Amino acid sequence: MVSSDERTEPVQSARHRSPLGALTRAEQVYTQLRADILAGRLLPGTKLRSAELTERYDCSTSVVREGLTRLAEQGLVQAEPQHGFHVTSLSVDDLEDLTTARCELEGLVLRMSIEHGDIAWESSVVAANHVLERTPIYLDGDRALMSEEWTRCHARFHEALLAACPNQRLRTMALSLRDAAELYRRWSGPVGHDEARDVPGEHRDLVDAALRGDATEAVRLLEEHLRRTTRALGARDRADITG
Amino acid sequence: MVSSDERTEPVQSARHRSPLGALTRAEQVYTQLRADILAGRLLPGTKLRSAELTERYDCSTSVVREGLTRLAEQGLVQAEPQHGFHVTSLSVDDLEDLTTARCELEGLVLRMSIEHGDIAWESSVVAANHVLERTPIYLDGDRALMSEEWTRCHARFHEALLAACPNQRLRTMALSLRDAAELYRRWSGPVGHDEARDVPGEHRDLVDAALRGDATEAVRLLEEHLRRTTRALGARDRADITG
DNA sequence: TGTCAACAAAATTTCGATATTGCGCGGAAT
DNA sequence: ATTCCGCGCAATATCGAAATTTTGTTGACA
Repeated sequence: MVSSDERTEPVQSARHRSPLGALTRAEQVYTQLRADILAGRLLPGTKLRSAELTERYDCSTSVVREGLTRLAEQGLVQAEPQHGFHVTSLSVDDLEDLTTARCELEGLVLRMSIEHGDIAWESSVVAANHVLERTPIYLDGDRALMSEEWTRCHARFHEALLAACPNQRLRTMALSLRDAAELYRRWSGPVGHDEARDVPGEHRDLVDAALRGDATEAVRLLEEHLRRTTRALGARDRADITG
Repeated sequence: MVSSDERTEPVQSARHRSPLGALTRAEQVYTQLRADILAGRLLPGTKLRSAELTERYDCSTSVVREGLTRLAEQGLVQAEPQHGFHVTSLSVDDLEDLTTARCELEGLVLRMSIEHGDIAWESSVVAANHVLERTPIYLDGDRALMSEEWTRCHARFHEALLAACPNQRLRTMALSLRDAAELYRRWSGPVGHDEARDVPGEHRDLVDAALRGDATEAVRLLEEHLRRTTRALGARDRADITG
């Protein structure tokens, strides 16, 4: 049997000096919770009972509640006073709203990024794309499951594209929309797969336009890229996808 | 999705809540805290000690912490692990970032609003502007202090302009940027007043363009409107305005 | 059969206390 | 005089339980 003090063990001994050494328990749990939702380990629509989460993350209700509160503010979970929390559920309507918002905002940020990007930015974009191209999309041959690794690289690639936008706030908002979309992408991948699609090719064209400095074309390509993923899922006619 | 809809009014009554008007203590305190910051009763840069706030709002540390956590997620306060919270401080650089972001995003939302607005929307815009014009800007004659009433009406007017944008997320984000800017406007008003400015006139032109359906012109006017307020404050060369 | 009230069980919200951590002061060693 | 170490105070983070509120069930009554 393990001692009750193993709580501190998973991370590292809480030596002093805060910035790098000891993360607050609240932050650990928040991060884990967020990751679990984004990775699909907590399904959309799931009720998030504090008692269960308390057990799952081995901490008290307070820190669980803090994490949930933060995620609720971001929109990843929904909070109803006196009724607790649940993972935000997916709907086709919301997906369309989200896609439009991303096309507009992410397009804008991409444009600014291209206009302000320097050589270092260009090289980081090329690098990110290179890594992405060399990472297999599916875990096994028969495209049953997208690999975590590819998901991460894909996110990093798009973040690299936006990184040169000088406006902190716009960039942050665009990224938060990407996170919201991540939930949908996770469920759209295995479900409505578009056979005719050449994702790496889309990325390559995007990179080309960006490096060429052709912001307008790059934005057009990005929008197309985003809308394709939406269509793959939106084809289904159920209003509620999960939960 | 994003839960900052309390913006509409201090108390949103859910239709079916058992104990009449029983808002959660956490929400009351959150709302109050938010209002106190936005109204300038808690100055930018102020340290927010949980012990003091516990006394101020007559509740336990938990609910104070929850409110602070939510506000931190919004960016109105900043949270440093192990070091507590403080009201986000103002800086010229940030103001410029914020203004740019608003011009782009709020401009976009306004354009969508104009393109989708129906008669009911038009009338609500006219109505909001009418109320605004009839509300005195300054509390007393010598423009020492902006009236709370005018501030509220001003916010309502701009919200009315954006209300017809069909995209929930973009609208919400635009409004959250307005809130962030509210902090600056509160301090810029008395400080750097632009004598040559005709604010009601600017609003009227904006309404005219909007009702005419001339989105491009309306967006141009809005940007000018936003940038003027920024200039009034940005003229000062101090990097840190408060705190 | 359907409605309603009371009661019991479960979940959420709130509290107050304890455990940790950060910070400054003072003293000792170099 | 300066640096370093340790003690103690103040503030934060975390806990666990009590207080409220919702939810589900049973049984009486029309």
